[in-house]
Amino acid sequence: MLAKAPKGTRDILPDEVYKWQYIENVISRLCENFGYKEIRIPVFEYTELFQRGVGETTDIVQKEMYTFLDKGGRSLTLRPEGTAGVVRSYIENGMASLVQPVKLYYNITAYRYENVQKGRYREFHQFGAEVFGSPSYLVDVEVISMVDLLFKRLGLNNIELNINSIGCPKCRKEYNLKLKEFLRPILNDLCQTCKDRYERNPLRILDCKEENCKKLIKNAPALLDNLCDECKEHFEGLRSGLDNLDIKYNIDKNIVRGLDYYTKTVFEFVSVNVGTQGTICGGGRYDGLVELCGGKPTPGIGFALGIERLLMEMESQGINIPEPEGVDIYVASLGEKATAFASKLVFQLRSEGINAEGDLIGRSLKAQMKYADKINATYVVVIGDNEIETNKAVLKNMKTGEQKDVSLDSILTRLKNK
RNA sequence: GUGGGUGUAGCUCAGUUGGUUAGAGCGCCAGGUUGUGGCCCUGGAGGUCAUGGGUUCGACUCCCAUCAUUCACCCCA
Repeated sequence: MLAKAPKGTRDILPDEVYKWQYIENVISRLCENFGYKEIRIPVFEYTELFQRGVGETTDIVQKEMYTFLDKGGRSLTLRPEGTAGVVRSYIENGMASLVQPVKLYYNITAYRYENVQKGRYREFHQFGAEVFGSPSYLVDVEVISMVDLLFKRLGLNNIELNINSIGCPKCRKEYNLKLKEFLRPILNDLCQTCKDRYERNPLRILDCKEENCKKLIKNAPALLDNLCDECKEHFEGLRSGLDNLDIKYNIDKNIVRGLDYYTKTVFEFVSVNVGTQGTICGGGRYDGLVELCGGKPTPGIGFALGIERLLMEMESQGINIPEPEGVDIYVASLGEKATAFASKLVFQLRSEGINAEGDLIGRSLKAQMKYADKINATYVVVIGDNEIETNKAVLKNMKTGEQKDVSLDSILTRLKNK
């Protein structure tokens, strides 16, 4: 156990870290284009924040949180998602008095105690964005278009967008009555989980994966068909907004999302070449959340995108991520004097912003050449006692194999110009 | 929480009906004369065969348990 990463965690090794950096760069440029500012929030928060913000009835709160007491007896929880923390920060830092709307994004790790499987880890990475202060469907459109553009920029195809509306407290209340009326006669035939949900959150019964339940609820009234005028208008606005930007979508009346805070628009981006964890990105509007967390009534909307799943999808679509530049120059040296000279030259090159390396373990020239080859050096400079004496060094082009003499004095300027 | 698969070198895997010093490829290190990489050749380092029990004259091989890992269900990113 000593040299073992905890279950559900993993190292991102030097070999693959460039892929993450690449995606992070694309994301930050994207967010800049859309006018979103980065926010960095703590890894843990007071437990109540998630209980309230994510919702007591959710699986996340009921069984997946990493909760612990600190030495002061406070109950803290490793963030299982990003929205709650951002909402807390919005309220705590008085962002209501910033220019509206407030548009934020984050790149975080999140933690959920679940059984591990493909595309699902206990520590995972999310890119997310949140917008506060506008109830307009225009924000819904903007946020969705941002994810859509991200996929385009990364070269991804076959990602489907599914949207739905789950209404506001007003229409949901009426709808819940209607739904419960429909469910009452079949309640005894539903699975235990659904029975439990009947009182607490009947909406989620629609999301049940049990074959039997699915069959029984097939003709249940859909929330989408029972929206109040305001929500209906909002949804229509979203649709025309997406059409306007030429973004294709499906309406999926069954998207409910497992988090309690959503209102009106909910959406997800799903990989078509399935994979069981096909949901790459999920999000929606949460107009009541800020108030629920103790702020003034403030409309909000956001999404979270799983980086591991994104990478999986890119890999399965054979998308090539450019590898970083290697070493420009390897300085090989033989003998003490030459090594001292080489060491200084390497440092001077580095100071000029050139990627340079030299021998660090006293290897033979042959071994140094092999090493230079392995690290993909473009040039090698060979410096030995001869060179020190004659004031000349050999400069070798590793791609073509050709080499020529250069004077030791001019070597720095020559290399700078390579 | 529930169910299935898998645990042999850093990595990918062989390992005969249980039989004595456990193998290969890749990778790593060193050499193939006197100062030059890629190809090739040679050598070397590296394994408590996941762990603990059991069966047996004898277990990497069979049985049980534990742990780890992976896939799936629930749910989600």
